[in-house]
Amino acid sequence: MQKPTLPKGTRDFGPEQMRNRLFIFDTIRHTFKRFGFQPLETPSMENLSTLTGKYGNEGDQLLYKILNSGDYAAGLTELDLASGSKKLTPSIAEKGLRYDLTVPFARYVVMNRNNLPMPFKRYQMQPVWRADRPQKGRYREFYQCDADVVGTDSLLCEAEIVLMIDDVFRNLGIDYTLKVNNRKILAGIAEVIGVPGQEATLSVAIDKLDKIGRDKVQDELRERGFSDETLTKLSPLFAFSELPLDQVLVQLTTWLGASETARIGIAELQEMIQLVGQYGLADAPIEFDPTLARGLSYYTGAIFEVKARGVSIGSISGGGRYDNLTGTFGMPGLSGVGISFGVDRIYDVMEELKLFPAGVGQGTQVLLIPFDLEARSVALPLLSQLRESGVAAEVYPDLTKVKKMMDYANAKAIPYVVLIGSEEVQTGLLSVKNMVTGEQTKMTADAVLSLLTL
RNA sequence: GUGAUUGUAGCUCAGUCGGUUAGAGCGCCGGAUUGUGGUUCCGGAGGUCGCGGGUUCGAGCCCCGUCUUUCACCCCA
Repeated sequence: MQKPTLPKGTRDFGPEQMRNRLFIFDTIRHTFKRFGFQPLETPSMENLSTLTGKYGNEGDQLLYKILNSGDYAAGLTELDLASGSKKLTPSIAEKGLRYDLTVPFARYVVMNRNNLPMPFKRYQMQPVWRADRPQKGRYREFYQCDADVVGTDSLLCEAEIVLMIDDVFRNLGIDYTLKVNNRKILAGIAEVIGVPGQEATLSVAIDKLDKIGRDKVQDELRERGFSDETLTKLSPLFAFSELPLDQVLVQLTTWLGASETARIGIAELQEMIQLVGQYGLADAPIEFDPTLARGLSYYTGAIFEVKARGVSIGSISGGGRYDNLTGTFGMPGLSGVGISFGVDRIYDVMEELKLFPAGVGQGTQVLLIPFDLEARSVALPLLSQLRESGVAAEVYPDLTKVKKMMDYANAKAIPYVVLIGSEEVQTGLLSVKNMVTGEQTKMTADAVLSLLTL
C-alpha cells in the first residue's frame, strides 16, 4: 500500500502545535472583541465571478478553481478545447476557494446591506487558499484573522487599527514595526514626477527598494518607460529612510505640495498619527515608508504592513483603507478599512524567537490511576467532581501495569497523578504524586479537590 | 510560471569506487520490577532506500521522468 501524503503546501497541526496556534487565535480574538467587532464566517468556496478580477492578474492565477460537479465536460466542443485553458475554465469551473477574507466580506455586506448596523464591524478567522509555490512563510492553505469596519471614512478607524495591531503583538510578545503609507501619497508622487495614474507601476518597483537597492529600482523603472527626467524628480523619495516621522511629513509636504491628492494623503496620515496619540498610545513603533505599496489593487487610502523584528520573514500583518470594494458588487460609495493577521507567519516568528509561553494551553491536569475495579469505583466519583470544578482530569481506561499508566501521564506531561489501590480504598487516603518533583503524599479525595482547584 | 535543492526505520542522519544479508543514535515494544514514571541494564520489532522507467553480471549510489521538501525570483499573509 502506498503511504499517504499531504497536498503540497498544506500541513497537519498536531496537539502541540494546536496549543500554540490557539494561543495566537485567542489573543487576536480577545483584541477584536474588545474593540467591538462581531464574528462572521463565510463559505470556503465562492462563485468565481465573486473572486476574479479583485486581486489583479497575478491573483487570478493563484485562485484555486473547483471543477463543476457532474459531467463537467458535457457540451464541450473541440473548439472549446482548442481555445486554451484560460477560455475553457469558466465553462468547467464556476466556483473557487476563497483567496482572502476581505472580498467575501464585501460580498456579504452587499447581500445584507439592509440588515446591517452601520458602520458595520466584523472579525473573521478562517483559512484561505492560494495556488502559489510554497517557500519560507508561504503556504497554500493558511489562516487569516481579519477585522474590518465599513460604512465610515472616519480616520478614527485607522487609528483603532493601529491600536489593535499594538495590542495583539504586545500580548503575543512580538517586537514589531508598523509600516504605514497612503495610496494618495503614492498617487501624488506619480503626479508630481509627471506620470499620473501610473502609481501601480511605480509602487511595484519602489516597493523593492530595501531589497534590491536604489540603482536597481531606477533600472526597473527605466525599463518600464520612465524617463531620466522623471527619475530625477523621484530622487527625494530615496532620502526619507531614517528620518523621524514628523520631519518626514514636513519634507513630503515640501516635495509634493503641488499635488492636491498628495496633500490630502499627508493630512490623513498626520491626523491618524495624532489620533493614535490621543488614544494614549505614544510609543507605537510606527514608521512611514513611502515605498510601501502592497499588491492588492483595491486600497485607496492608508496602507499598513507589520514586520517582526529579528526574523527574516515576510509581513505578518497587513491592511488598509478601501473606498469602493463593494462597488464591484453593485453597492458604490461604501468606504471601509481593515487589517489582516497572518496566523501561520506569526506562528513561525514566535517559534523561531521562542516566544510561546511555557505553560500555554496546558492539557490534562491530573490523571487518576485505579489499580482494580474497586479502586475505579472510588476514582470515578472523584473524576466527576474534578471536572465539575473545572479541572481537566482523566482516568486511565484500562486496568494495566502501573508503569504503563505512569508512562502515559509522562507522555502527556500531566503534572499530577492520583494512585488508587486496595490500601487507598481501605483508608480513604489517596496517593497523590507530583510528576514534576516526584513528591508523593496521601490525602483524602476532598483534599485532592482543593489541591487542584487552587 | 522561472531557476536551484531535498528524499534511506516513527524522528535525526550515516552508507566508501556501483559489489554479497542497508547501519547508528533517539523513540517504540517486552523484560529486570504482579503498587510507582522521568535515571540504569538486558532483549526485540521495525525498510518497496519517495515512485516509475533505464544502464549494468550487479543500483540506496549512475541516467531519464514524476512526485515531494526546502530556497530564491515573480507575487504575497
